[in-house]
Amino acid sequence: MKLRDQKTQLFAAWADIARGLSSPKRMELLDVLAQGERSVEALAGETHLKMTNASAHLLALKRARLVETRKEAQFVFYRLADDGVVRVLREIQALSRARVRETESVVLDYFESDDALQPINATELRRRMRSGEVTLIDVRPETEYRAGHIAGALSVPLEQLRHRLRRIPKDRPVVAYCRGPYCVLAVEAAERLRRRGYAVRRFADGFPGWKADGHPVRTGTDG
Amino acid sequence: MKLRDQKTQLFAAWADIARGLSSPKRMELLDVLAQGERSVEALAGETHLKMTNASAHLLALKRARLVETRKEAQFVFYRLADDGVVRVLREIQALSRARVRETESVVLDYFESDDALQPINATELRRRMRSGEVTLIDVRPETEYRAGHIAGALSVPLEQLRHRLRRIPKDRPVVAYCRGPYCVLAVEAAERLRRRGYAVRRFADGFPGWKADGHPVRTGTDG
DNA sequence: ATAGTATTCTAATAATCACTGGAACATTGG
DNA sequence: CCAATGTTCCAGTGATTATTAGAATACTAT
Repeated sequence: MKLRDQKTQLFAAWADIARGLSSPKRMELLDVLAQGERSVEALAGETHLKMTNASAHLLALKRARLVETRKEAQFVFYRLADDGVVRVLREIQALSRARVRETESVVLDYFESDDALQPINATELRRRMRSGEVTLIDVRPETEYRAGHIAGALSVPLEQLRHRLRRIPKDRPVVAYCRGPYCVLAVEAAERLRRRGYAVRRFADGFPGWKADGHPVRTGTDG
Repeated sequence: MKLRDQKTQLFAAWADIARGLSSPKRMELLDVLAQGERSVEALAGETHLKMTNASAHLLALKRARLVETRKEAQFVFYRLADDGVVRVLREIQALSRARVRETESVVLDYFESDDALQPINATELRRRMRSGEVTLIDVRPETEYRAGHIAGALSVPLEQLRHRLRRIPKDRPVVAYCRGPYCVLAVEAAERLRRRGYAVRRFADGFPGWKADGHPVRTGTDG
């Protein structure tokens, strides 16, 4: 067994991973799965795919070992196989951003207009959480919060922001997060809170990024 | 222009990058290019591809904007378009390693047998370099050293190790690096030096990893 | 058992991809 | 200008891929 053959095997293994990612639909599926496990039906719905096609793509992801499954009753629940999947996606997205910078993009402008107002990174967020200087709010739907959230975050779904203002102290800065850098929920929440006089920053990585870096997470209903 | 359409475009852009990586041959080409720019002919030679096929793969990489070109005389020199490419590859490789762990692999065992003897990471290496506690040696062929190396490293090509022992002080620990985690040169160099009584550690990321993280690099003949 | 539902499998289509050999193009050195 | 060389383009082949509809499978609930 020559060393070159061994390396050829390595290259093939790496390419298999990339091949699993090489379709826009599968990217979208993984983007959803980064929030937590989902049934095939739910995934097909959220990504506007026909069931059979969604199933085929999911099996492709499984073949590439990017996702794993769990069966419960009639349902098959898919989940990401490893936090490393999110880290790969993050690097691809960063590279894509650098590439697209030149051509300009409405989406990127939108998200960066918010980031211009002081984004916050994981390290700083964690430090400020420890010293109790900030209120961290998770503005995703409550089901996603329950499936997994940043330890110490308060669940404040965007639709219920109005009704939960009382729980958010006005004298402390607020940090809002949602699904990730390309999710609009936290941007929207930040704008609304600012209009009401809060000092708000956005944690752009969102829940998946936080988890992928091994920071503490919780599940269930309470912070 | 709906937001969903915009996100669809993002997914497509991400998938394009992954598609560029989705072939073992292209992985190999990128692995070589991480060492520095190369002509098509050189790349075809190093990867055992026919010229026309190598050219086709390189054009695919260019379409995916993973590489860029420069023309000089008859030659077209390809190079990586961005340090981000190396970062993506590194995450894919890390994910692959986690995946393969279960099945066992001769290659991985080989490299990890060396790492078991105290690998060193970039942060620690940099600190020790600053305080002058270590001798850092680059054991790649001298042409690659000249094309780019870690600032402060001494060029000690593996084939000439024997003749350059005099320049390596025996009373200080030595750190050896080469092309990256799957390159045999540093492992081999470490073994030989240990047999001669040196205290040696390996910097597994190699030159590409160091550069991708934005650490200081130099070009030319001198450390 | 039976009907219902979620998921996967099968078959068929159109599209794309990898590889090869030969032709075409561009540049250099006589 | 001519010959040589590096690179890309083109055409053809066989192999995968995405997508769809319909059939088959697996499990639940009654």
